[in-house]
Amino acid sequence: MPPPSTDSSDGRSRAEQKSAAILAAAQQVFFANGYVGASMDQVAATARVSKQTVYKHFRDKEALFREVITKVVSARDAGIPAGLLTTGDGSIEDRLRSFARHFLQGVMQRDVLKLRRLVIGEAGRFPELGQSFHELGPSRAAEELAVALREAATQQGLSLSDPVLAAEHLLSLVLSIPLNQAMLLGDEIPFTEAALHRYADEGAAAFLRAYGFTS
Amino acid sequence: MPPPSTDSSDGRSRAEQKSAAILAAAQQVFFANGYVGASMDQVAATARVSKQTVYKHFRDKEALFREVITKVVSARDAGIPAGLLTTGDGSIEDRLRSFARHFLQGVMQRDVLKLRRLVIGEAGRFPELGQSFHELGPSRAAEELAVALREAATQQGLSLSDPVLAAEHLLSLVLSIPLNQAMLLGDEIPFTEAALHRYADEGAAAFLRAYGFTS
DNA sequence: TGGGTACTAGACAGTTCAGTACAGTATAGA
DNA sequence: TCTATACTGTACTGAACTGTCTAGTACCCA
Repeated sequence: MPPPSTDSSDGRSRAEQKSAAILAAAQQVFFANGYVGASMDQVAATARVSKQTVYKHFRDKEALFREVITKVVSARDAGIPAGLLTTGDGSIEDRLRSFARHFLQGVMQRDVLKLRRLVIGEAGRFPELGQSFHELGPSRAAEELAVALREAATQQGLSLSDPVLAAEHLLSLVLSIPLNQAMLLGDEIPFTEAALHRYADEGAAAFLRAYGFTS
Repeated sequence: MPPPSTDSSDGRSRAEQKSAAILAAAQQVFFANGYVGASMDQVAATARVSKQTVYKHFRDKEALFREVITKVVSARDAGIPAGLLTTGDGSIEDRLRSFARHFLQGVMQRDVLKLRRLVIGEAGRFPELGQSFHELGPSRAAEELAVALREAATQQGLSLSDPVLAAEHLLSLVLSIPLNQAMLLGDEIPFTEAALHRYADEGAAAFLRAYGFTS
């Protein structure tokens, strides 16, 4: 019988603690050096664990990389509520602007940017990771946002012929300028909070004009 | 005296021919395998040249990579004429739509996508390459387009408070949906020409509505 | 206290690769 | 024809890295 040892001091078995430590270390090392640039010795050292233990928990480097990425990708929760634009205080402009600011800030997190760059760079070697990223990130966000947009349109007596496209247009207007810059210009984020707010506000405003929303 | 040997059969010296062959081979190999995945032996073999010759022409792998990328980046010519939207046949809608289609098709070229992914993936190791790419690509396109937009706005009796931002919004609306998908989902371009045209047309139309252009 | 398991530390084999060395061949100009 | 130079082909060095192996230690449960 293996010792599941349901808890030691913090409610996780020793194996779970090691596993988590390795994953955290691997995330750090992969994010900093890329897939090929990272070494398993480095991961083990960072996790303060022997190399043998790393291989006990993860079959090989590829498996470890896949687990790191899918874990981080799944942990990100877009979570756009359907009633986002139709409930709460303020005009629809206000609500949309506040959503845009919040969402942009989420996407421009340093770690999220690193993840995105890593996934893009390894899209050749690990195509299925790019696909998960897209499905759980941009694609899902657009779909959830589309629901909220249709609701808001109905409330205003408008109808959107293609709510998903509208949602993608909104996300494009808000995100794509700073995001593309960040992809190409490395991590030393040259964005002040004020600059990000401006992108969010201007993007949201342009969207409202394009899709005929007025309060 | 080194033999410059101004021409042999095609007007280029032997050295120039070798150099060009190596650069072309390196581009192919780097694009296919990434920076770390590419080997100098592979480059030499592809160029049908001895490894020694590669090192005669380029100090090391980094230098070769830099030359390949800057060469390809500089060769791309956005070239957006200032009178783009104000001269020629058709309404401004037509001209903008046709520009959008043309530009999108240019950016979605297989090689351009590969270059972009490569530069993004190596942005950590070669930050100055990302910077060049951005300056000569997106940034320059937005600035040139801004001039054309301001002219078109004036012609219509409008005024744009921030023409560069308007240009970036236009480019975002047209490009960012398929471009982001392509970045994440690998090269097996899942885009028909019709699909690209639709993104271009819908993006251009949304832009016209947002910025109050009407013919 | 005893037995089984996870873990540590380090050595190790096997491979890959950047960059160099070298001996010999082709080429172009005088 | 002679000479300087570029080029070829191959072997080599040194370093890094993945994944395995081994011998011994720490931990957990009965």
